Amino acid sequence: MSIKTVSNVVNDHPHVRPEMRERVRAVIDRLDYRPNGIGRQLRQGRTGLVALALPNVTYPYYGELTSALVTAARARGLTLLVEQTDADLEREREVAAGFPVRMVDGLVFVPLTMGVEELALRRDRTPAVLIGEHGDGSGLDRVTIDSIDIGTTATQHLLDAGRRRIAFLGDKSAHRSPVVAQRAAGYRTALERSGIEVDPDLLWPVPEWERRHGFEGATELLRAHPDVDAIFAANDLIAFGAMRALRLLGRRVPDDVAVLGVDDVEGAQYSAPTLTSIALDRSEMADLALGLLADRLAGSDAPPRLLSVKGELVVRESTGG
Amino acid sequence: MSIKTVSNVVNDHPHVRPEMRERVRAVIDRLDYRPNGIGRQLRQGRTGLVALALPNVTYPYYGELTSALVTAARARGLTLLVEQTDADLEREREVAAGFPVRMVDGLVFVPLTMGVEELALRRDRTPAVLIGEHGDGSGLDRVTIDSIDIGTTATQHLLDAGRRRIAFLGDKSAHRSPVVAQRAAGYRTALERSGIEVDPDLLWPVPEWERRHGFEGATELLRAHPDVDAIFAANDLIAFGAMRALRLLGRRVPDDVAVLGVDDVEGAQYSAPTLTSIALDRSEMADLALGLLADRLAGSDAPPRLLSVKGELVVRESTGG
DNA sequence: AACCGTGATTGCAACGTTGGAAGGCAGTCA
DNA sequence: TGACTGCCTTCCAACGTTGCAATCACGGTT
Repeated sequence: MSIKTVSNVVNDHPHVRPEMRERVRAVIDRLDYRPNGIGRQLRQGRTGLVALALPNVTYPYYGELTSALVTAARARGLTLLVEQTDADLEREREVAAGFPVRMVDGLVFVPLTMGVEELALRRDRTPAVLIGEHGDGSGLDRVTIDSIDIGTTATQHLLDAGRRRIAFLGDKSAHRSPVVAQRAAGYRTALERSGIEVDPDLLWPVPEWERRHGFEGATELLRAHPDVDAIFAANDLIAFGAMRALRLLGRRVPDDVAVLGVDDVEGAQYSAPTLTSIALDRSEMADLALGLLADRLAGSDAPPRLLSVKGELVVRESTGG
Repeated sequence: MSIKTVSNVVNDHPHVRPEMRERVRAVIDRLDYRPNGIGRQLRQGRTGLVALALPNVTYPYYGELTSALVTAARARGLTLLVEQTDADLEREREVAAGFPVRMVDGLVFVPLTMGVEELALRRDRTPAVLIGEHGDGSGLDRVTIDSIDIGTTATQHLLDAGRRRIAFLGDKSAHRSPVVAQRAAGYRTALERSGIEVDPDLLWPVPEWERRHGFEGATELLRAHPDVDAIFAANDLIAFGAMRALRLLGRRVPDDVAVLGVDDVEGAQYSAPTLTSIALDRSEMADLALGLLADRLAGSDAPPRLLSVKGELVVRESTGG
């Protein structure tokens, strides 16, 4: 029998006599033949691979996002390939330039340090979707988070709980990151709306959004401003670090200082005290991102689209809930 | 100029006149030409892709392992492709059979429910490495963890802290998992060595090794056995869940009940109280696994190798450290 | 001037697959 | 019996690359 007939059987081509079909199947089974993906993909011009490039899978938020993307990709017959940038500019540039492999159909990208202007200059033509807070001008499809809204919601919740000296822990002076800018902007808005003057000293910077820096940041913050009665942490990891710091400083949470995070990471339900946070629907984000990508893979050349996901406040013990 | 000359330039072939090299480069740049990975890989018979199949990236332990593998793979010029099985037997079988894509050079596999006998029957010929505790007989290279040792170390530490009613939280009756068997065996050994009778009631089962089940398991455990003065949790997630349960039950950790986990997940340093755990070096494991795989990719047909990683006790607050 | 050697360039084939067209075969109809 | 039809199978080419062999240009040698 010919090679092509085997191909026809494998691909369920209509015109194959059942008898022949059986015969081929038998031989395939006997020889343990596996159709070679590379050959197939070379012929078809697509691989079914999608690259995901994000800072680091160990951060719970990114881990959960990765997991959601793997699942969403699977549902669409795609497979995810993971690359970590560690938020390093050079690595992000490599990704934008086409790294890791020249064989993916699309890219889901979570850049942290690279600016939109630079992204716009990307010459690689594989379709890409950005996830996160990035300004206009990249020319790419995006799934974004309404971080201003997150900032106001968070701050308002703390105000409603009667707090007045609310610090924002997680300012990043180093990167001119839009995420930070937005969350901080929301924080400002909420305070001003309540007629409370924004104390710039309470916008406290941390080098990275990790537990360790939340810990150190909170320690310094409370040394400098012992009257702080609430911490709005830029993400849950910072909040966890801050809560540990408060414990060591002998401040009770939420009695003395309320703490609130963002992301609603799995662990937020099990910390002591449990952490009030703003939940972001990772599955939804993953689904939206792959939807945008799928449209591009199908050949869409519509102008770049922007989909936004809202955060939802989940009240727990750390703010007195 | 010919296609082949372009190929020569791209691949830094020695005999190309500098002038020609420049000319080609210029054109490449102007046309934004990117060598097509699929064609190249078809020619060379390898893709540089390695599949990683594990239960779920959201579990901190697996997330950290994934991260380490991504990094280790990168260091070897390989790219990792991630697939989640959710510890589902059917999904694990698909992976063993060659899913997700027929185009990876190797597989790093963390099966939870599939038995070694079945793995031995795997017909797919792509080299595979197992990570985790699995018995002999799979015929595959393995990176394993000395879980018996972990069990004794953990239990001994609790004994040294003066505890006598030590429960093992994380027994899995459902799966006849070797991990559990080994950690439980170590637990038994340590108790017997100290002349303490093993109370089978204190081997407490949980359906999955997640925070939630640690919480529920500990709640039930302490209702049934209020005299328990220490919990050896099968992993950190269970321990976190257990600590929350203890808090709600009004038991102080470590004063009333000591808690100890396994994995030394990042969050163990920030829980309240911080969690004593047994650290497993993820980077080392990743490196060993990819080393084994690399040997196979290089053509080695040596008999299956077994590399073992030891756990290291890290004492923190939850056991009175 | 014919020859040689070296380095630079090109041509050919093959990797494994599949779309499309062509070929073969049996059964049907005139 | 010959033409036609419809189903099944086979053949050819192409996807983009690179190893190998062949070709070509050119300066140096005899």
